[in-house]
Amino acid sequence: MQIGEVARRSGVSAKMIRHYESIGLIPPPGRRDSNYRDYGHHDLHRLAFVRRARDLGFSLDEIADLLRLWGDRQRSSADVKRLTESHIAQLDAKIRRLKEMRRTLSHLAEACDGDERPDCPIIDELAGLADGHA
Amino acid sequence: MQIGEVARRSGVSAKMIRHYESIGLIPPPGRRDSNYRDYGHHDLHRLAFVRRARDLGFSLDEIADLLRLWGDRQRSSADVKRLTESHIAQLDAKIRRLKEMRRTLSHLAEACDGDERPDCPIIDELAGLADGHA
DNA sequence: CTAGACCTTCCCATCATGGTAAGGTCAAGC
DNA sequence: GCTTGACCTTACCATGATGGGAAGGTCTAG
Repeated sequence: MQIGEVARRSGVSAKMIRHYESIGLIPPPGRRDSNYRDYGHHDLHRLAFVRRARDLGFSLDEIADLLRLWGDRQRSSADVKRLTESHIAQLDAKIRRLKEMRRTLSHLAEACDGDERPDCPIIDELAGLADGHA
Repeated sequence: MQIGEVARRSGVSAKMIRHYESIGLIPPPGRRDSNYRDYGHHDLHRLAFVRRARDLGFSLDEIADLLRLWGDRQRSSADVKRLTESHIAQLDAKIRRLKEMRRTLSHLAEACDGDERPDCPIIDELAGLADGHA
């Protein structure tokens, strides 16, 4: 299989497949006489795995760990679960930060008339003129 | 004021202040004979503004807009509100994506025994062996 | 034999931030 | 006056994940 077909079937762009190879996330495939990369079903499967992990927000470092665990028949599901829960904790932290921003912003936006006059509590807050929306 | 003091007082690192100057987000300050940047209160104020906007998750492009609006006595609060609500919408989209990941992951993690055995629905899902957790 | 669809490597860009190196400036203390 | 140390300067490189594009090689169908 050429890289284009694997890309289409795995959902990982050819660009990224080459990149993943260059950083050692996936092994270099064989080459044809033309020097074109030649992939098999196993490679396709691995790339689809990577794709799904990316979709769940795992970093490439975490995905490297997941790939090792996937191929390790001696793995304990505890290891996988630990990695996953650590990732969930990171997501939670990120969600919390974003929600806090959102909360502040929506309060400010509510207090803003949104008309043609310049007066605006949003600008005031950013300018450090916060009045505690009292 | 030297850059170090402005950095301390605005909460924006000296590194970032120079960077913001280089991309035109803030105007180049005057220079002393020593070629050191020389800031005034207005600069400090502006940088604190930038800092607060960053803390609320605005991108530097959006902050450039906010700075223009801040300095524009002809602004309408509607413009500020529009910008803010667009940013809130971006935050919401991001939060939604993260929550969806979190939801999937926590279901998988719940279904994972987390013991010394290798069997693991998390790995199965990533490997494309999803069984709809039935 | 050519068109065009595919592949190759290489470099650059994004976004916001940090690190480090090599060097200039300045104030305080001896 | 000289040293020390804190500060400043510019310049380059790195992050993380991805994309764009150039310049060129390969293959297949007409």
